Amino acid sequence: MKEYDHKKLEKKWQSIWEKKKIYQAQNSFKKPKYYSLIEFPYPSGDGLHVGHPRPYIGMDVISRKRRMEGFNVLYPIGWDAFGLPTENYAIKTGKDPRVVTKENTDTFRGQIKSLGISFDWSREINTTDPKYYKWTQWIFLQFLKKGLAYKAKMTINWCPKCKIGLANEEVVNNSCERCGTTVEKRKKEQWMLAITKYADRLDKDLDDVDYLPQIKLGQRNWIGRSEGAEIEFKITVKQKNNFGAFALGGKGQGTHDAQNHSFVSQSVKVFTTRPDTIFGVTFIALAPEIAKKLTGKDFGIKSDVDRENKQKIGVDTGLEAKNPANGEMIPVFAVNYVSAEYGTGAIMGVPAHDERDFEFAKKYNLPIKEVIEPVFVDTEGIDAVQKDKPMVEREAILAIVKHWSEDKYLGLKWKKVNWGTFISGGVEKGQTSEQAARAEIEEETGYFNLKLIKTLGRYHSKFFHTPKNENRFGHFNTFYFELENGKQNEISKEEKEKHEILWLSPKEIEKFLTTESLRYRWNILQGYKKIYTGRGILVNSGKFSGMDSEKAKKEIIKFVGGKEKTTFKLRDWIFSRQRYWGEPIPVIYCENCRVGSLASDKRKQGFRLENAGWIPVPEKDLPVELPKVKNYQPTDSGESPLANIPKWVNVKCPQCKGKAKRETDTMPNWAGSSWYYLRYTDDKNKKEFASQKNLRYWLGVDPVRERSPQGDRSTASGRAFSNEVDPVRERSPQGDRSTASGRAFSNGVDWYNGGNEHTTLHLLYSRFWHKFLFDLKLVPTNEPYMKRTSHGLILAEGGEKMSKSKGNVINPNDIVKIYGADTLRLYEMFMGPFDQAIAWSEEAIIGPRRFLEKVWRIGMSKCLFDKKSPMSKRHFDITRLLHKTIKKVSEDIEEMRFNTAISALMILATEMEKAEKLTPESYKLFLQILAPFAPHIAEELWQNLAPQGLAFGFLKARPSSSSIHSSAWPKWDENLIKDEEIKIIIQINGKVRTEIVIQADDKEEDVKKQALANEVVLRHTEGKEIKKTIYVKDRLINIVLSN
RNA sequence: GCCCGAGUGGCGGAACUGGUAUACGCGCACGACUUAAAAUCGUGUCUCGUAAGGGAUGUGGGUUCGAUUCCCACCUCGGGCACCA
Repeated sequence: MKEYDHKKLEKKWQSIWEKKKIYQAQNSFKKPKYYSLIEFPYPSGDGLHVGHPRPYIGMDVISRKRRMEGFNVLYPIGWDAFGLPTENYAIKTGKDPRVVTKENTDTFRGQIKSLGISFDWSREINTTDPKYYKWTQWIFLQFLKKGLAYKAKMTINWCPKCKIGLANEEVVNNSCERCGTTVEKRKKEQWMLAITKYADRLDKDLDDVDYLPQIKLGQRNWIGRSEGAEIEFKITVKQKNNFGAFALGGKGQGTHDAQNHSFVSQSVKVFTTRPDTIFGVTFIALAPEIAKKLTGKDFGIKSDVDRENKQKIGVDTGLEAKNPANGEMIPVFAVNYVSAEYGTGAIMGVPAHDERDFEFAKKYNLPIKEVIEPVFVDTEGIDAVQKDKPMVEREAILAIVKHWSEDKYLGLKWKKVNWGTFISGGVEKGQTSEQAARAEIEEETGYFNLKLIKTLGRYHSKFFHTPKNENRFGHFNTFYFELENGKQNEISKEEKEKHEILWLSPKEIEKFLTTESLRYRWNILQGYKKIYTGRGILVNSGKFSGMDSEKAKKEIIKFVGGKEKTTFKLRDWIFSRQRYWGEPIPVIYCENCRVGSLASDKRKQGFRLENAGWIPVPEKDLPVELPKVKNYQPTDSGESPLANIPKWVNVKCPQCKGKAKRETDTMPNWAGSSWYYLRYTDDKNKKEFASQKNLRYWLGVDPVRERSPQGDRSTASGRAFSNEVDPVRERSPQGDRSTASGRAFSNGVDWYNGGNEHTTLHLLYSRFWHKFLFDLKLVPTNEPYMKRTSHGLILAEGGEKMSKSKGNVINPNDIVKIYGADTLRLYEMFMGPFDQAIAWSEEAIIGPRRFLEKVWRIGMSKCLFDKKSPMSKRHFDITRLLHKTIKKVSEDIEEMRFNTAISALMILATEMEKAEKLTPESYKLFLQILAPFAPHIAEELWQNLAPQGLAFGFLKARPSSSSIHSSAWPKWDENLIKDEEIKIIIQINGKVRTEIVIQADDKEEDVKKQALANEVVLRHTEGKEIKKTIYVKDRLINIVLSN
């Protein structure tokens, strides 16, 4: 028997595949397309470790399956090669980053190629290639033209030791990642991209894409949409204050420049999401910067809160604000817990209904005014409000009654309904609530020597009253009584039938209570300090009292003359880096030609950048190439090292031909990766970043519906064997998407898999660019990616992250050498759920290897079955199992459940080996579903089948040209999957006792009869009454006995 | 503090929308083949019990004929955010 020589075989097929170009996406556009994408790697100096290929293999399995399903698949790869590690390496060694990048990509390419991933290497791109970044710069110019790129003074992180501006990701624990020095904040002119202009769409359009829920959530949290209102509060200087009189900013004193105009009107705007609580405002809190603008005074507070010390502090500004809702005058504080960057930098303090305001008010003894009474709505269980039943409002009471000598409380356990409550009831006409409570207690429990200790406020509850068969909207006043003694009257029969009276300890109470509203009241009694921040009914709110808080929001905004406003957490994107190894920002500064200006001072003293306006580099001059430099260290002033090259910096102004200087900032690492998937569709294009024709095809706007002509497929005859697959029909119905949302058609890359670390920033940035290009009609879809999934990290054996510095990196090449690429691929897919982090295990890898050896042995020895021999039962079982496996593998791949797919393949292989005879036909189907996981061995064995294949007609005359990877994906036969005999589990009182075998078409009655006649069942049921039996088709029978 | 995810054999992990908990793989033990070893194949492998049967899916409750799965409270680990009004 020929040995399984993975080295020889893998090399052989890799070179044949490459020669035949079977993984190259076809530009003929005749077949339906499939675009699968992985995040292109950053070619670090560490080389590839075994974690990198996990997503590549996962998407490779999917891509290979799609090819076999008849799609024209684009599965590309490239290099995201700009960035800090390479630059830092260059600083350290003086090596040209271009050279370093070349070396690294060569290493990576070699490593990846040895894994047999079906990437289309003919479209390889590199973000550091001027032919590529020409278009990155070009897109930036479009942003500039549309006014979405602008300059602003921004605070950046500055390392005083390295004299360098740091990216956020270089700041670890407020210190420089490299030298550990505490970073400072510095103001610096920065290029910005106005991503906030797209915040609304970036949030809403998530409805239209198929991302994993947690990814959508991550995006939504990052964007941080919040709907509220801006409300203006008039301000005056308090008559008596501790700071002496001062005028408001801009008025009279002339010390404040007129640009701080928004506060000249002597009012302050607050942003709030709870305008409904405005009657509960007891102070105004300002961000320190806003307070300073308003008064001209520095209150010695920073809003940049120290993370260690989260104490809220504030200083009275000496101002007074007028609540527009009720005219009350309230103090104005400068506080550290309000940020000037969010909303308006000013908030209305409502301590009764906001945790932070509450904390602040407690500390500074400010009044707390309750304006919302909680409303609880039961939405689950038997108390759930039933929409079709009437809602009856009742004035009611709730009473908590304590035992006269023990720490126990009265509870009512309802007999007909599953309720555990305190004493509650309605208030009759002419009764006060307290009277009603006393009467109710006596009536229901007989106790009457009550002492009212305190009232616990009022709450409201909507629930379904099962005994009365109606919805209730109860308004409960809550009382706490203690009994003086245990004297008790007789309780009426009716009451006795309704419920049981229990004395419960505090611990028991918590389990006993059945609704949230009751628990809430109990917690109040326990001195629960949390305030109520939920929805409710307004009180102490003038004419709005009694109104639902949600409803009141809009009306109150109107009433106080506020404005509805949606705010986002998302900030504009700081797009400048004072670095060398990035795309130069294509802008020139000229004193004369002011397209965009950043100068406020118009004096001219020679050429000074800060006096100059900027003009975009003309498109014909792109790319602005990175010049070679000697030193990669940023300048002392924190500018990019590019600033040290006068030859490059000094240019002629493209407009006036006068003296001009280049922008020396470069783009962040995110730039090139924001649009790379577009370039793959047309990577050689010199005139456009990609042609409309290619974009339309690959982003699926012009779907091809006809199937390819026969000649296109090398194993066209394979179809005669397995059922026809119609890829177009299998896809999600495209029409639905566009009509459902009413928004622009959402389509794009079919499936994008990447790391969890990129599900917020990278994904958001590239969605932003894409939408921008869509608005310019440069891309045909509104969203770049239709579907997004994530993979988990592979950790080192100890569970730590793999890194060169820790010395725990496992190089896939070593594994490939020992076990082969197929084994590595199989193991990485088998080791655990694809989306979960998992530790590498050198021990376990032998399992997949043994499996492949088994597959090999079967292929070498068993495929000599004579088609004329009668089918044995065993063979029939194999066929059934085979079809079940085809189904499972097909479905599991779609859900990325690769581990269970492989487990099914293993089970099938074991059975196949055990079988005495096996048709080449069965084996062929097995190889086909194995092929996406282990492409080399599958191909080799497939080719080995050629003689049988010819005889059986599933291979064409020239077998060497018919790769298994171009064959048609097998389809399972539903009829062959159905079992004739089914095992039924018999449970007695929910415990498994035995099992019986029934015929697939047996009726429920027959099955029950069989079950009851069973020996084991008889033993258990003897002398007992059968209460009921539960039959779950094809699964089990549960016989319930009475005791 | 908040949000998200996860806790199942010696280990990695299975279990579809509530229906035989521990598939598959690793490891381990025994057996076959072998002069022997490796490889391979076979059998066994949650736990207590001779058995009948009982007990186990982080802990404690609940709902249900039936719960790894649903609900409530809590504990541990991993990831993200950090006063977002």
